[in-house]
Amino acid sequence: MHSTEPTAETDFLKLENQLCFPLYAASRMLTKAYQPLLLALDLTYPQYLVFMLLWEHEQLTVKELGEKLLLDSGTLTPLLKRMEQKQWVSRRRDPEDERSVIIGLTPTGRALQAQACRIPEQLLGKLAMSPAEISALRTQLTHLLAQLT
Amino acid sequence: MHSTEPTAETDFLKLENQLCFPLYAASRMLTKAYQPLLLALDLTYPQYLVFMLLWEHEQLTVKELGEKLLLDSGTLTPLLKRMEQKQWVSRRRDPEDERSVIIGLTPTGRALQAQACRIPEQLLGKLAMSPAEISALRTQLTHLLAQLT
DNA sequence: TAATGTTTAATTGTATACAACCAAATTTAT
DNA sequence: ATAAATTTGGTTGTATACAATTAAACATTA
Repeated sequence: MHSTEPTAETDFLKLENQLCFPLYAASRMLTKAYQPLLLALDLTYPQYLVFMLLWEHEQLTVKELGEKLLLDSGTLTPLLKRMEQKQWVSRRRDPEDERSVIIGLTPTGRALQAQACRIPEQLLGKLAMSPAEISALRTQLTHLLAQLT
Repeated sequence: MHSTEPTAETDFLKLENQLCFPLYAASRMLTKAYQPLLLALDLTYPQYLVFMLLWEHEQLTVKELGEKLLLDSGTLTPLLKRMEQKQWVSRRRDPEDERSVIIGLTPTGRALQAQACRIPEQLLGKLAMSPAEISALRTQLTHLLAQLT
């Protein structure tokens, strides 16, 4: 018997047998792989995620951004204030519902899309994985994410 | 033509077409799924990762922990100091090489393993995924991680 | 062996994450 | 209408992450 499956009780507590660690580490390393590409635009990775949503939707409330990114106001409020300071987005209360804050693109923020459009392909170039492999991994991660939300 | 593959230039900048976002979100949500289990032991998720390594190896230098977890001293030093304050680990210079700091388990830290040994199965119970699916995902993530390191 | 270079942690500063709490605006129930 | 409950962002405090810099210990070499 030379199984690679964990057998003893304590084997379940070994790092190498966890799902969580490669997920945690791969997420951080992939973010780090974006870093040199985003640095050229003075962007952080979570800010880039906000931009991807705003380039598509032009404006969204903080609540909508939070729902799509699974982030709460404790993270988004200071992040969006930094993006406002850089003149990339505007923050204003919704006149229809003063509780909501609408985040909109400024011309500067909109113009950043042209400089960012190469980032996805540049990043994929760093991964020696076929489109099919990447697509399969995305599908499985989306499935896992659905379990967790 | 009703392809689900991204076609237009801008489609590559949509959140839903990224690999990075489900990875980033699933990692955070999985960490959050651990939270109630770890709270009972007063542990954070990165501290739990350190413990998994120390339960297996009894003692490791900061450098070795950093290599295994892909974390640098800027993260580990304050984290390990907090673990030392809770009397879970000891921190001492290696007499053989005063540059290195050896992190060792205290009796309290060692005893924590008994209370943590149920965590992996409790967490897997939260995921409606078969062992084969989880194993496949771990394999793919490990492969991706290897590309990124 | 003295100067130079390398390794290892620690420190500093910035940016997330997120739980817990708070306040204002809105909605619901009476 | 008005008290109570809910929704929405903001704030506070703690804990990562990580780039950049520093300092001490060790290794190498001229």
